[in-house]
Amino acid sequence: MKLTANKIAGLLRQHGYKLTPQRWAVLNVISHRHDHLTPAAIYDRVSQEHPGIGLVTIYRTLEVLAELGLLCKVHVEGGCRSYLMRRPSVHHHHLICSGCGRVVDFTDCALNELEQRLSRETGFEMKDHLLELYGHCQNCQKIA
Amino acid sequence: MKLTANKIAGLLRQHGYKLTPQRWAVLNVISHRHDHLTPAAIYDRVSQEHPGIGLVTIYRTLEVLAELGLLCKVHVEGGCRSYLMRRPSVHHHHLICSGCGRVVDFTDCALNELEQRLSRETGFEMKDHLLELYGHCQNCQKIA
DNA sequence: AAATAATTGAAAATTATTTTCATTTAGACA
DNA sequence: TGTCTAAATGAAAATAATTTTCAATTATTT
Repeated sequence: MKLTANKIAGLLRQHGYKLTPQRWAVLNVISHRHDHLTPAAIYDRVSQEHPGIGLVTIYRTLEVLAELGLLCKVHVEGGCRSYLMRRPSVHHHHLICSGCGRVVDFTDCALNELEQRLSRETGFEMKDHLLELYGHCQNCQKIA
Repeated sequence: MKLTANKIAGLLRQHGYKLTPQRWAVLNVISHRHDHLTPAAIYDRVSQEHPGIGLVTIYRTLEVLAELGLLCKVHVEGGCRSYLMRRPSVHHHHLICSGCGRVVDFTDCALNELEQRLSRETGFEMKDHLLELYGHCQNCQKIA
């Protein structure tokens, strides 16, 4: 189920995007991690392999990859922008370690029933939801 | 259960804060609304009653009021900062109309079971969660 | 009424992100 | 393979949101 390099390449081309070394470098950094990263953090890491890349390019690349559904955004307290490779292709949510940023995906959010009840009670037509769980992973429990 | 002016005044003083006209003006705007407002929106409204107030003061007041637990933050897409008078004193969440910003509070988030299961499966120690539901209120359904 | 610590507003500073624009380049095609 | 063109890049400037600094003001305590 994992996205191969070829599939990503094809997906970009299908949408009229080019496959640049800079985009590969960004994908390369993000896809090997299980934690969420801000644009600035991605920039730092990509710069090591690809010095001279501009932070603007990171922003633009993240926008494109998110548009293609390859990335997930994570909210977390404070700043709102942090990204992560999208792993499940279906609707899912994130369990996030507040210590190290590691993210575990889960797919059953158990909100249907709640949404139906609230819809009945309030007359709202439900559209979407934002759900993130926070905790400490086993490793960070030891440290703390 | 509603917070009276006196209670708010006492709460501020207990924490060494002063009761200024500017703070009253901000509270006055927020407490009469059922939708969430950004600092800039609050500034606009407060300015009408209290011209000459600085946007900085809005930011500082919101920080103080949030620290005292009188306000809730709402996340919503895009910008991360939007505030709302805190109504239930207990743990609760928000159902938000994407049309008009109206917010309905609900207290049973039904996540305990999910959290327990994920904790068992992943070894994470659960700490907190972020949950917001989005939809359209009855009024906004008519309009759209 | 005086003393004092907190608060205010203006302006400057910071941070995050976006826009502009001239230059370069990936991919299509001759 | 070389040429062409639209897309992408990077530098710099622009924008937006928020925070800091600081001198002047004011709410509360005494």
